[in-house]
Amino acid sequence: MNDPNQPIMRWVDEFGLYFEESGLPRTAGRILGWLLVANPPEQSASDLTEALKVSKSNISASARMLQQFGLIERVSRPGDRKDYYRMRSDVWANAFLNKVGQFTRMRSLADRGLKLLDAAPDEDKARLNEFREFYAFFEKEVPKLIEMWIRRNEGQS
Amino acid sequence: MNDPNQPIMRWVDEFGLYFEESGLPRTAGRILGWLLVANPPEQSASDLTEALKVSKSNISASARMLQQFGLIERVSRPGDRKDYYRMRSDVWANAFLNKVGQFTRMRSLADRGLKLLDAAPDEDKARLNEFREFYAFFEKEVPKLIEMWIRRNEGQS
DNA sequence: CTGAATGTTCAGTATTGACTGAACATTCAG
DNA sequence: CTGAATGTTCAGTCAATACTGAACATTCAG
Repeated sequence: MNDPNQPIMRWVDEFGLYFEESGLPRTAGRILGWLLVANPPEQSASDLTEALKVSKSNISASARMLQQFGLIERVSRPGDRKDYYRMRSDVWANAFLNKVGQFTRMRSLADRGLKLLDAAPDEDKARLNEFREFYAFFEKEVPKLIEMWIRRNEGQS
Repeated sequence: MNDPNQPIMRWVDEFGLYFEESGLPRTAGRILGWLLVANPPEQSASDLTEALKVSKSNISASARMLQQFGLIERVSRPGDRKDYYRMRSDVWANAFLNKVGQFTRMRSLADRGLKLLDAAPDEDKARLNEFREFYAFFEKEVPKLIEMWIRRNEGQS
């Protein structure tokens, strides 16, 4: 059970590293990676501690974080005291909708900046204005992309 | 010179905070924010230390990082020992092309994972496969968006 | 009721990494 | 040559935070 899984676990670790680069704790990334390939897709907290070799407390905190980000969900089975975690079916669309929220924040940050520069000559405002336009553009277009992808995948599962 | 700039500097700080959330050091974000609104658009290292109240060494390191990310560039003026920094004209397109590189890395990480799951039944590979497809989709579509934006802005500056 | 199984909270540890200040080049003016 | 101005490198400090282990609930089986 251990040997054949080893390359998989290394892959999961790498997955964790990637997510660490984008600011999330590594354990959260590893959980996500593991839930991406684990069999069965539902894994209990103790399954996770065993597979990923991290403490219960860490699993508890990281799983809650992933839940709050809308990336995983808890499932409870009748007659089973354990809780199970699994990826949400719409994980990636969700994750990217989050990104769109960041675009919105950036765009409105730019708006506030432009207000502060109100009295300044136009050529001084040009840079900030381009910044604003850029984020506004992606704020508008990326949801369309997500929509496209969802529609493209509708008939499949 | 100090009082009227104060709200601007608070804005710059906030800009730094936003960039900190995406994993960059705060000082780098503040430099970028400042170069976005500063007058003139070219700022020397000592201008930056004075405006942002951070050490020379910090400016030196952070500016180099921003340079490597392709976000700012150095300008030297004949007869002036100082170097000046300014934003690159294609900052945002550049920053997002960077993001596309991350999509590529993710997609190829998924490819490697799929290879490891080669022997597994299809329904086990489904999650990872969807992950792969998602990133492949954005890897392909986001450059088109960037292209669109560049073309849309061509006639303006 | 007792104790095992599950899960959360919290204090303490350890690591990472951003930032400062000083020492070290380099270039140029006088 | 001397010294001021500019910039880089490096060692040390400090803060943030991910993670562990223990203590603390809660639930249920026997």
